[in-house]
Amino acid sequence: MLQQTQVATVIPYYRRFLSAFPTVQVLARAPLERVLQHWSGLGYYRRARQLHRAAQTLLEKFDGRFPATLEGAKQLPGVGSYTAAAVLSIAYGVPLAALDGNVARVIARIEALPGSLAQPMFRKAVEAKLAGLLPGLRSRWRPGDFNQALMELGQTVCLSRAPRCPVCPIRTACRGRRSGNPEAFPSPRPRRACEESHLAAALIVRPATNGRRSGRESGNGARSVLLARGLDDGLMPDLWNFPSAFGVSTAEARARLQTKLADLSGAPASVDVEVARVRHNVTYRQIQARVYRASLLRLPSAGFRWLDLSNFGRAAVSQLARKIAEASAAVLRAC
DNA sequence: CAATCGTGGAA
DNA sequence: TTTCCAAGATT
Repeated sequence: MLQQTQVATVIPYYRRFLSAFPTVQVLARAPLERVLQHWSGLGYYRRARQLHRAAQTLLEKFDGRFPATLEGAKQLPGVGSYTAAAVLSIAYGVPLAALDGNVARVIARIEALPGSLAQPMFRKAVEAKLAGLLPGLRSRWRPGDFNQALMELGQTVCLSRAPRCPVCPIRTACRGRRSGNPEAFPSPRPRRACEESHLAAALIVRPATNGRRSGRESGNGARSVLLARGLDDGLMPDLWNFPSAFGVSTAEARARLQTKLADLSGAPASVDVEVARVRHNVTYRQIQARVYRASLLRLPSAGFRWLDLSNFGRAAVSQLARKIAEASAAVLRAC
């Protein structure tokens, strides 16, 4: 959970997750769907699938116990060099240095190393400097505490934009500070330019299943909407979303949505009036989603589900789906 | 290797 | 508001 996600954000998810899956066995045997429910909203959903598979791998190959070696740990899906070093050092006291964004910044400043973590050369240089600290790591400090101390120094003192050098315990040894411009280290990571993208989403309300209620919406507020797996273009493939399609224009997105609905149900579909707009960012995409009322001539045979608009809080859906659900609920109440 | 993945905190 | 980045891994 902590990969690329701030500790404060993770904590409530972590508590709920451990409450739902208190042991490796419970997690390994749980349906992926339930794991995703508890991950919903955290982002980087591949991590959830990987953690689930890692739990199964632990049972199958490691007797249910986290391996105590680097080679073993890295066999687990989702466990790379950082996570392996962090877990092994904290849990077992294995003297491995954990290199995350915070540590990279601290080292880059201490040594006044230019570059960014995206550059292999920079990473090598930082790893080399970190390795130089290993003697201290072995002899005097518990490796887990050493790693956490370095990460916390980055999180609380050696801040990326406004380093608090006056209160830094190692300020006298820092070349970045001596340079007078510690914020220059490391260099900002190059980022892909943002793109405005258009998304058309379908609001398909479940038709009444018995004749008595047809023609008059019952007053209990229960409104189920149709969801499909994944968003579009390979995004969030395991999560439920309103059927959606990207396009370079609003019109293209809408046309692609209609095609997608027809493919999904195997029959013609109609995309009707726009009922809401929602904005959402996913990595480099700045998504403007337009929500259209839509209907199907026939229900899909598989790959869909109904979900009541009041139940989006605990379902395996993305934040985008939650935003659309909220906007749609407001519209449907007004109908 | 370079691109990619979700969302939110904080200046 | 905008911008940067967060206890990175994978392909």
